Amino acid sequence: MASNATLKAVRGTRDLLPDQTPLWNRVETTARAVFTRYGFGEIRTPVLETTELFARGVGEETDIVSKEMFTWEDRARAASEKAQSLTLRPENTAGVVRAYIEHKLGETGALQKLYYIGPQFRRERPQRGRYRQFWQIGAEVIGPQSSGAESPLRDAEILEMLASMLDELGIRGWKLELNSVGNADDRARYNAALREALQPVKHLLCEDNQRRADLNPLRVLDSKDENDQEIINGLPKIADYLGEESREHFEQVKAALDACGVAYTINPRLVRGLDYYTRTTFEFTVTTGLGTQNALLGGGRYDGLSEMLGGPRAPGIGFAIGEDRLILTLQAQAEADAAAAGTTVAEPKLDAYVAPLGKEQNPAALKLAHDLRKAGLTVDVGDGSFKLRKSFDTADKLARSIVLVGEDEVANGIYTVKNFSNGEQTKIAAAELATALQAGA
RNA sequence: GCGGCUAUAGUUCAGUGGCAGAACGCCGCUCUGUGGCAGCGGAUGUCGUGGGUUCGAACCCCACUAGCCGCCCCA
Repeated sequence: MASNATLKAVRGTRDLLPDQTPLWNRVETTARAVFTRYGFGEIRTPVLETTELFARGVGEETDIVSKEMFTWEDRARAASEKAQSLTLRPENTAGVVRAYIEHKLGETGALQKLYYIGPQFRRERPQRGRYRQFWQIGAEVIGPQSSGAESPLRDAEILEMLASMLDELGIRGWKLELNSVGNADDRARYNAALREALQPVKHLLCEDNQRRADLNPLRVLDSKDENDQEIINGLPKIADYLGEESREHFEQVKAALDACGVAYTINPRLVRGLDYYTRTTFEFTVTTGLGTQNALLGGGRYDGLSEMLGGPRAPGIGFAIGEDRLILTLQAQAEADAAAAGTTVAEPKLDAYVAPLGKEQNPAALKLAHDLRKAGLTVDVGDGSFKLRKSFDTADKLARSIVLVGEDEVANGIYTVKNFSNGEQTKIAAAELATALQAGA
């Protein structure tokens, strides 16, 4: 390791600097507030899980599990019978359901409404809106059947909450796409029908789709290959293979959404890549700022997941928002708005900048800054070695007002304050300073 | 994982074989209690990394790394 090469963040990961984090915090604060209003509690699960959890939960054959996970053998244990394979979580639903089972949350009989905010890891080729460490804001509603976890009302509530959350965050022009992929039986019948329908036309499809036709026919449906669209459009629709139960469930989800005035479009080709999805699946997309990675969030029902992980029957529904993508969208919107208004995106300013006029005033300046901060103001303090010009320049960049701390000010406790937005200069006694600055002096 | 484009100052970028540049920003001075304007001056740097070709490479070639675009996939 005797290299002098500059150390860099690893591929697909990035640092979020202070010019970015206020937006992240605003998004997370808003999300938490909305979750709280809808009766969700926060859950924090480990970033590390056993590889088996994802193999069983997400599905061995999915792209995520078969080629995108960061997985390794636990070193200290590798040689013993305790050897285990560990994985950096590629998604959070499996972990939440594992915790649900492990802590026997179902035994309480109550419906569990859980949300999480945290990093996930997938070893994909990085691109705008696609990172190897990325953040998801997600939620799960899960419980025993007697808790009503299976009710279509839960599906509609989740979707209505998401619509409200996106609106509250200021995301404009989002679109909700909805589908039902049926229960396990429906899917089996549909898969068989798809295979049959694909057989005579398979040779006409592109290489990728030919592979899918054999491996996982459902995935042929969301192919973007232009030449194959005509054939794909002619394939059987999942809606025609839904059993009475699934169809009735989906109808009730739609009815509840209609009652809430949440707009959606049915996309019969919306299937999802994780094996655990059943019945309702959905995706929210946007057109601003994301290029081709236009899916802002996705989710669906997973009525069999708990059992796949060795737990009790516990139907559930959940979603994950791509926080990175949400942020990119908000930034793109803000930039577009600023460009339209002929301005730039403004950075927030401090309430005041305290400028000692000489080194002798440094202690008094820091004390004044302390008093103002204690009063709740956002304040920065300079240094007595700065020339007045530099103090003004720095103050103008950082703060709305400058407070001069010179010999006279320290002696008589009356401070000179200049407001940068209106250029007005006033003398304010120490006792009134905080209030005056707060009011915009 | 596949195909393509890109990598030069803090930032945005120009420079296509012959002294490393511009704008903005930064620092200093004009100007030691009133800045923002202006004038003058200054520092910007492993030209992504490593090799090769050449008298000579930021420039041409190869490899690597990273970002971006598309595919794949997904959030």
